[in-house]
Amino acid sequence: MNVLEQTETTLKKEIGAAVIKAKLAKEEELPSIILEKPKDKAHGDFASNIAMQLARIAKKAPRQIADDIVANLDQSKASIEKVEIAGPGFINFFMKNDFLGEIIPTVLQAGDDYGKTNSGNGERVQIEFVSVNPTGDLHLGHARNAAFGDVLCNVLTASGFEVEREYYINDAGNQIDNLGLSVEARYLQELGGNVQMPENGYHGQAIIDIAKKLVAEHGNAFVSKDQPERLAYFKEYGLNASLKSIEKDLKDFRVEFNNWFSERSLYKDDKITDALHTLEEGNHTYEKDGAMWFRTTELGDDKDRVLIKQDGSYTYLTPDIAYHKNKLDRGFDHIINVWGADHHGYIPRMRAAIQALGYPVEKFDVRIIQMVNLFAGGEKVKMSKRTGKAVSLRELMDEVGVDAVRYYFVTRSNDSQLDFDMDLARSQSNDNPIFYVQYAHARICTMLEQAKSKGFEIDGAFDGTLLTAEKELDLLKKLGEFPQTVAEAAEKRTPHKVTQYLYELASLLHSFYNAEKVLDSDNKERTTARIALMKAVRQTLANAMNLIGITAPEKM
RNA sequence: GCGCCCUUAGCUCAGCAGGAUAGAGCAACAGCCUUCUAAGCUGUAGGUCAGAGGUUCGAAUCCUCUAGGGCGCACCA
Repeated sequence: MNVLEQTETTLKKEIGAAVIKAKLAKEEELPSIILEKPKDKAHGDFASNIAMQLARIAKKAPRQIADDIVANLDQSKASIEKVEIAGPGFINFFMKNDFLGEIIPTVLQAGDDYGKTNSGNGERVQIEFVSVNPTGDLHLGHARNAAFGDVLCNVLTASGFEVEREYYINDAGNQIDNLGLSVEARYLQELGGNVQMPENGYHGQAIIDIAKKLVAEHGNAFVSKDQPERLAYFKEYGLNASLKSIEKDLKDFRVEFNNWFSERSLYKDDKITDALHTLEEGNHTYEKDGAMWFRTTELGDDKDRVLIKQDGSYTYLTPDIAYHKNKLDRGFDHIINVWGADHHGYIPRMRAAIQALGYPVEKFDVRIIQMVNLFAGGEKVKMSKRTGKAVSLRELMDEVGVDAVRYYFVTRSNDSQLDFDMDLARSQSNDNPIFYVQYAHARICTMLEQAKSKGFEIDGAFDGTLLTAEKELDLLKKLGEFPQTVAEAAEKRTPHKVTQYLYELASLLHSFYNAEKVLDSDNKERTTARIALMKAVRQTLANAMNLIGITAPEKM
């Protein structure tokens, strides 16, 4: 806990004590005391709405209550400079901010660990994300899923959760048969054959590339082979090639997994029949029209779902239930799935499955990533799965760069649709928001270089109480908020809060930079203190950028 | 028809476990480089927070309804 957090905690405690002392409420009636940081500085460093909250319990006017609280408050204990009562009954606290400088050593000592907390208490959380079918390339929408999932993992890890990142490979269903057929068609086309793509074929460039590779490696050897044999080979070949390409793309996008979970392994280990038995034993299934049904309507779904089709094969849902059973059997406290908006309708049946399997449904959490609209040249670019016409993650990385893509996606909330402006993301100018935060970091780095070459003390002892300028106090307070911000992002599963924070900190830095001079040979003492402040800001900027997975350049 | 998300400045979006005068970027306008990087800073202008009810001392935020937009609603995955 840093000084800012300590001060806040102390102040809350003292307010509570004052309420009791003034006999406004009994201990057990005391609402949880909330301190907000007012937007307007005229309202102090902290503000409490406790007087309004107590109005009903104490049966008094809020302003009267506020007076009573202030009269009973032990101001010596909480570094209070001044207290004011304002508006309908807010109590505004103006703090003696001379303690804020102590944040600097806290940051510098923690170093790369600054921002980490144990708010997650070591709870085990598994996050399954991306999980794209291995039938083609990752595109724009997947990139948003990957960026969100990855940063969420980072933020949870930093907040003391034990995180496992997993990718579910759909390597067993119909789509793999279609993949085999698609590869076959492309293969024969490569060799000059006049062959149509199959009905549900995959039209993306990735499949053509795979076919080309097949031709390069095997020539026309497969043309004369029996179709079943040829298809069996193409399926495996296509699957492996797709997976490799997906893994490579993700790795280059700085997204890595602890576990790649194969759907096939569920068949091999009889996990699917196990899961089906569990459902049957719970009387959640029935036979109708030659199929086996799952009574999800009893558990909140709007229609029952088929588990085993008339032809004896499973629907997509069935192995997925087994997969989720497997996840839960592994003992995680939370399993989080990151899905695209086009799959949100799938949530009720999965929730039903979790319950039917006998697990608490609260452990199951789905985060929906809304759609991305691509704009280029001021026009919306139509994407089509059927024709495979979409902007791939690879193109994005090549043209825009990993930093800009990640930053862009993680700046917005996951449940708003967003427009991705290719030209803006690609621009190497101040139009591109990524540079703003990176520039702040680079600025400090060169400042520190300057300090070194001009012979200023870089690592010396400093007096934090010399940092009294408004912009300095703003920076110090912001630094102190970082751990709470990260913890909040983890708890609420809102990684974009970290990006927001990063932007605000960068903004304060730029503002400070323009208002105050750091390296001042006429004021060595203050310069030393300001250098320390700059180091703490740089560290915090870097830590935030690290969580978001973007680079922190030392020069720009 | 049913379900899930969204609707906030001209544009793109924050803010939503209720709080005081609703924020940022871009675009517009006016300033700031002989001084640590101007990819920066400072200021001006711009809003019935889609609309209507309700809950509350207080609603962009919670509830209901309505209207727009997106996405789903398979014995596809």
